[in-house]
Amino acid sequence: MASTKVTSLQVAKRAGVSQSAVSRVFTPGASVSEKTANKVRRAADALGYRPNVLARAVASGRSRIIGLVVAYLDNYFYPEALEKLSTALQAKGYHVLIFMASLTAGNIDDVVDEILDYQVDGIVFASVAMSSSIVERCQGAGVPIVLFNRRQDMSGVSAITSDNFAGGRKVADYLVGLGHRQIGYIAGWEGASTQRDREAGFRAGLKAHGIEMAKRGVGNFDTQQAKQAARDMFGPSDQQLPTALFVANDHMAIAAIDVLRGELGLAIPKDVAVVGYDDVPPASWGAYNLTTVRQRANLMVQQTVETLLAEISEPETFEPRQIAIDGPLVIRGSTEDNK
Amino acid sequence: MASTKVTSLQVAKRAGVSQSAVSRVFTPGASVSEKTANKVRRAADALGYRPNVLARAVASGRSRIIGLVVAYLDNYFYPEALEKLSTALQAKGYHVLIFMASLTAGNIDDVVDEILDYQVDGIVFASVAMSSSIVERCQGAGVPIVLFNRRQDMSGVSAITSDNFAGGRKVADYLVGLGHRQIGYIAGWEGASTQRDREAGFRAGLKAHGIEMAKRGVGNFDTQQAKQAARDMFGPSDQQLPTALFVANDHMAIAAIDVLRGELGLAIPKDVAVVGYDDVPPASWGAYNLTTVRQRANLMVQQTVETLLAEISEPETFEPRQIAIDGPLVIRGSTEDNK
DNA sequence: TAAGTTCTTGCATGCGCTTGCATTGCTGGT
DNA sequence: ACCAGCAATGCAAGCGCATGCAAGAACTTA
Repeated sequence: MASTKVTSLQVAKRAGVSQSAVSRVFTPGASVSEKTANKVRRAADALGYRPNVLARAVASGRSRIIGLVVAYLDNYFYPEALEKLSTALQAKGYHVLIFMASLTAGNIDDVVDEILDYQVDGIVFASVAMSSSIVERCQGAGVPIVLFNRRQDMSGVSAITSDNFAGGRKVADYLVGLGHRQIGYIAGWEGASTQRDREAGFRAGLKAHGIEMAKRGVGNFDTQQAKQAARDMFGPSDQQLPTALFVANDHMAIAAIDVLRGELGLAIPKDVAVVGYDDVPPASWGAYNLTTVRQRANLMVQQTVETLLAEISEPETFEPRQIAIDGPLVIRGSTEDNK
Repeated sequence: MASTKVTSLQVAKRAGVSQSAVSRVFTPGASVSEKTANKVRRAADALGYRPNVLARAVASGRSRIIGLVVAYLDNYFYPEALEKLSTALQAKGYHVLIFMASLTAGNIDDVVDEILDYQVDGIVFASVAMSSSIVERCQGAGVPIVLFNRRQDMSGVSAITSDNFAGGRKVADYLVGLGHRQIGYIAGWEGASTQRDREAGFRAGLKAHGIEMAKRGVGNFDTQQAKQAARDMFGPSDQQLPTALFVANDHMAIAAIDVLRGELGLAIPKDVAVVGYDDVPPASWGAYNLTTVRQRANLMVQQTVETLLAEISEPETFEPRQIAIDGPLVIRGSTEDNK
């Protein structure tokens, strides 16, 4: 069938119509009669014609490409989100151009330039520290952006997160409710709003019960650092050890559990109760069985897509949205023996 | 600076040169004098000009976009590969447009159409069952393709995999060497060459030692099915239970371990030794500590990129490559107590 | 049936860039 | 001092499609 590059002009000739007629047949909402539409479609099928998306993009100014900037995929919340996001956008006729900010780290600004070069219709920043210069650049280019799983105290930027403050608070309430009084916390990277909000909510929750955080370590969302933090917190000490530990995400919580159980010989939950955040798939694996706060990836993605497309279609009337989606505390065996 | 849409023409005017001169300055290898190049660059910086990649693509016929089709990301080998692939291509000036084939499953053909609409310069199929019609379509469109982690007995298609046959064989040698004689196997999806090759290698290895596979279950690379297969194989039975189990990938092996330990109360490796395939990050987590055959993602990605770019730059002289990369057996605690 | 509407359709232009070709200006060899 | 040879530039024609505009077709209404 299709040899190479069938153009709308060839289809037009075969169908005996003008090139613009062909264009209109493939443009939803354009004015064409059923009759010519059929002629055109027949000719198009015969030739194996499909519109050239890029040519269409330069002519119309809309590319139907969404840029996605993501820093890393080793927190398994992100592959999940990426998969859902891509699928959701595909269903709306958009596609995802992916940009890893990991190795280019630091100069995310360069990445943004590269994205804008592709005339994307919008950008999703996942797990990326934003700067106001980035926001300005995108706004200057008229490209809508939305932050995914990050919040920024910045006017005019939409952000979709889970309700991290509420989540942190739930963890505090729950652990205190179980009777724990000595509770440790392993923090994520301070630059991330997820870390800050989770900790703030957690502290607020403890405070409401008249309790202070017993110990605090920093894991920066990194496996190795989280392990070290766990060692420091639960290693040999003359102080009383915490009886419960809240870790800023599952990724680190799992690493911490490995240290507590594997290196320090502590029993979970008997000696230490552990709670994470995200509810990534491994959290429910039998060997970890981690109590955690669920991030509702489906909802978050749905809101992200909705927000982005709203701003794309009505840039004038659009009001930036800051949405925090509540997620349940999922109780598993890392905090309670379910015998 | 940049208000909206600075074009090469504006830059040309400001620099006092023709528009084509501007184009050439931003085209590596084009003929421009240092003098005008400087003038142009100055003007471009002042205006905040950046070439429109899409316009360039339609004019030149090369988009510098690579399509990536991936079926699922819940086997954690794929996020890792995706991250590396995207980074590697970024370094070469290409970018990745991602297409999830999961939900559109079955009609991958439609996905291919969508990809081709974007005038991609090449396509990577990861974990996707190919059909000859897909191959034909891409070849008809002159778009190079390479299969990642899948092999296809099909002429003219490049494929990068790990040496799954050799890997399967290594597992057999190893387990037999440990003294196991009753060995079970949980298979992946039969449509995947990875499954077939791993099993074939494994069987060949057993045979060389005069042993037959004791039991066989099917997990189809799916967690739930793998669990069921493990239950069926190791549940109450009047037959002798296998003392070792090889599972076609880590994803399923972990699920199997959860069943063996959590549901059936078997000790690993004492009662059953378990081996997986892939060496995904969770395989090395303390609670699983899974012996497995490593897939060398870095090498595989590197070869994939090299192959693809070679075919893009020299379509005439290019010879399809079928590369199988050897990977080591990584021995961990799921097969030997390291006391 | 004639005037007034609404739909269709083709024409022509333009989106922003690349690139073949022809022109110009230079360099160097003799 | 003269001409071959080449690098640098501009010109103009596209790449494949979208779209405003005006002309024509079809349909309404009285």
